[in-house]
Amino acid sequence: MSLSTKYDPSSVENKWYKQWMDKGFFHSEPNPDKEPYSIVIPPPNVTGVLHMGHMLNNTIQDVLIRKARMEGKEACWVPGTDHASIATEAKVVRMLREKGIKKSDLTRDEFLKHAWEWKEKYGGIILEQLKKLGASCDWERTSFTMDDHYYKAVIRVFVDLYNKGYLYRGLRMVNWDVEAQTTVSNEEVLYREGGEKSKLYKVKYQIKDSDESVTIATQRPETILGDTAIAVNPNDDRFKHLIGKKALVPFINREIPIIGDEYVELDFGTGCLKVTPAHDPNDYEIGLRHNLEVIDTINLDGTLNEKCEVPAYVGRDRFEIRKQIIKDLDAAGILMGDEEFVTRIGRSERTDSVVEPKLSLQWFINMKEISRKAHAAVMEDEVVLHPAKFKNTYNHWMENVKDWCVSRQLWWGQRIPAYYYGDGENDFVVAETIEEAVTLAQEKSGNKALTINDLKQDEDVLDTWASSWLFPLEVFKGFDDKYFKDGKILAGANKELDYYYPTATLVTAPEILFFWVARMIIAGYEYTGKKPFNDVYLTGIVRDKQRRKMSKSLGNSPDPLDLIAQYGADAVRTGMLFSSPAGNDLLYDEKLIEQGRNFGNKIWNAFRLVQGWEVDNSLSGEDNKAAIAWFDAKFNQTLEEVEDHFKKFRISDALMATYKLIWNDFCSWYLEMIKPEYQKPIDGATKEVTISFFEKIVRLLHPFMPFITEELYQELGDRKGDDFIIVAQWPKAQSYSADILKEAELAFEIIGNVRNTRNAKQIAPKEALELKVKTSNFGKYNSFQGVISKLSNLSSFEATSEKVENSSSFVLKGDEFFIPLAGAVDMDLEKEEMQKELDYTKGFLKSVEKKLSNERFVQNAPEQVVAMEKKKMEDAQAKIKVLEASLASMA
RNA sequence: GGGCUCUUAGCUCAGUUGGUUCAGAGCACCUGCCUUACAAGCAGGGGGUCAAUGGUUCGAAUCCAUUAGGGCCCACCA
Repeated sequence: MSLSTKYDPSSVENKWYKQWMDKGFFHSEPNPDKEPYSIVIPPPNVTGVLHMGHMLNNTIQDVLIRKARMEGKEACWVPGTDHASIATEAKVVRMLREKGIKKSDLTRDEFLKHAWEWKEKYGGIILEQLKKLGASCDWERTSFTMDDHYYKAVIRVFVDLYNKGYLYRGLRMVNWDVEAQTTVSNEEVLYREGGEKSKLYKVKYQIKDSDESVTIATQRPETILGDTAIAVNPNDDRFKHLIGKKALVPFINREIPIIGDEYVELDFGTGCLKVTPAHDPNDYEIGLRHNLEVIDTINLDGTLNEKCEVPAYVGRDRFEIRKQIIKDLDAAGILMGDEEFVTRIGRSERTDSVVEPKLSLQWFINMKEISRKAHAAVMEDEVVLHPAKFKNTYNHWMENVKDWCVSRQLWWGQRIPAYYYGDGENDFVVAETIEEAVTLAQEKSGNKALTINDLKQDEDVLDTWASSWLFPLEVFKGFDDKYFKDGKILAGANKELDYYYPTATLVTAPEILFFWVARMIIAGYEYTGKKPFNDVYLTGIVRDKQRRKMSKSLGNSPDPLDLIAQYGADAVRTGMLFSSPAGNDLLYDEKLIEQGRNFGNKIWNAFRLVQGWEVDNSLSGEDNKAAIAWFDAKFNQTLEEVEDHFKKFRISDALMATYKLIWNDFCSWYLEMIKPEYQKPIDGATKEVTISFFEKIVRLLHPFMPFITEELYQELGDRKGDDFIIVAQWPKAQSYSADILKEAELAFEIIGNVRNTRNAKQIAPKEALELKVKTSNFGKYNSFQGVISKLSNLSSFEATSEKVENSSSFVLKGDEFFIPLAGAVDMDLEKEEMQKELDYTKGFLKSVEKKLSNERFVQNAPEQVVAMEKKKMEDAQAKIKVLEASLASMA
């Protein structure tokens, strides 16, 4: 058969993926005879689509899981999706709006119906896309963070944490997204790069019963009507006499105290700060310290309410009022000017609207105590972060861990299982079901007549991370009734969890180290006493060549599926991995994908060569012994390197080592060594061993390029039953001869020198050359003599006792080589080059001698190092001798 | 502002406890080749004061200090 010179992935990839699925190779069950190796996927947003970050992340996971599978481990990669409450809800709201439906017109149940429909329609598209990449997930285990069992687990944990005292309801300053009508976590608040232009307005406040006034500076004059104090620094000589007096709020003349607080900086603004505890986190803190009144003048939709006491302002948006109040202050003669300044303004990640600091009752998890073990686990390398530099970051975060606000004013998500039976601050109970809640409420209130109808469930849902932090536990149904008791998951009860947990490696982005990774570790220890994974591999961010983050809005992100269609999944996978050391950003360049494609093509053509060879069993194959012995050693040496790279999670390096083994060593050297002349046959033994080498290298490559390697594996042998590369055995490292590698190195150097001479003298490759060597031991070239002759196209390679006239020469390891040249040799040029080398070697010798004559070096340096220096000296001396003799004879 | 971290070839990066293999790899670049596996290729080649300065040492890309310039995390100024 004749095969195309170009490898065509499109016809191959779907075929093998389907067969792997049909054969059930991705599926895993606990198997006590095998060592488990499990990975849980960082669940992507259920309605998301694949982007370049996913490609990198999932390629790495697939590489790890495929290698483990080949190593005979029970490999289990659990896929899943995250309900991603705020992101998904935002999408659903947008979709409804486009249909002309407002969320506010819907009931909670109606909205959720739309949301579930949306999820059914678009959910899991991303998982289908991962299949194109070749991801060998156990699809039968696909989990969704709002599956029934998962939902229950999240609720169960909420109740459990409440009962353990880790969970509390508290008044806190939260970030309020006026448009989405929800709180957003600090992490979801973004600040524009370089800040935003704003104005600082100076406003005069009258001091009560006095002619004096103070001028404050504010960028939010619309909050003036919520002021409950003026603060000055107690050390500020300008103002400290005012402390204890009262000031009057402009327009409404409400009396507010003047207080002293170190928070106020002497040299910013006017040195006087208006304090509005309801609308600024710092002011709130000051308010707590000084027992200030809290006057909340802004509604949830961003309009002012009647508490501002100015009827004309009520019901109008805060930004509109800002403009209005500036005019009014100016008109009243108390606007003392303004100045431009650049400040950071928090904006909601989802809606880009300016976030409003707002006091509100929220649910919090007290993190200090519960996170203690998780903190220690990473510090003591119980859980190992790769690269290790993230340990510091982790430590810093854990030392300053803040309580976690877990409530969100959304509908899409697990609804908080708190039930209110009255208006009092403590008139609520927390329970997994409303029936239990009734019982609890009857007890707590002492009112036995309470029924379900008297209970009102909390309207809020839980933060997405409050469900995904249970992922490694709940994908194995850890919180099921059967296994969960007294706030712990029982050991020895859940076969799956006992087998697969702790999982092996987590592969994720550093940006969610705290949101997700740290919290999974916390939950792991809290509920099983064990870590959720042994290693955490943190990938970089995929950026474009200008180092810009890839994003939809910039339009600099290619569609991964287009790339796969164009280049094949294998090419995209290797392209992503060529340049992505752990923790370093990946600068995406389509050239890298091309390099991956070219690599596939290279292997494909190597296969075309080998499969085309006719066998002639009358041939001895004796000439190929050296080549075979050498490649065998080279393979084992490289395998050792690759294993070491994997152990250190240097995936790029593991790929590069494999790449070089295949391209340089196998194709450029080995195949060229054994390749018969055109249309000539090869001996059976050589072909057989070559095919076995080929099999070994495709096995080594399989985790990186699963499709082409399966195709070649199938072509290379007569495969029956379940004989697929995906479950073939990973090559085992064997001992190898370092000597033969050294011998080959020398042979390669000789070949390189001959080829170099050829290039320099413009001698065609077809033209055979003679090579003579002046040596005391020609025997050392014996084993590679044939290889040297073949690869440098020599008509003869033999020893000589004399210097050869009319030749080009070079010196290696004290032996002088001559290539007699037919035409006139430019002796001056030859001499010049030789002189150059002589001068260099003399300089080198001098530095080595200097080192060796330094007594302190000889005394202090390890013996080994000194011996090496001596050897260097001897080699250089020998070389100089040869060169000098040669030059002398030329003169 | 606090903490962490980085700066090595044109680009992206290796370089473990200072000493064989220390100045490397891939890509890019230059030269010559359509040589019947592969031009998505073959053969060869050039290229770096290891950010700067000072120190420790027999010896520094590697350890220390200072400086300059990046990056990340945290906290943030009304």
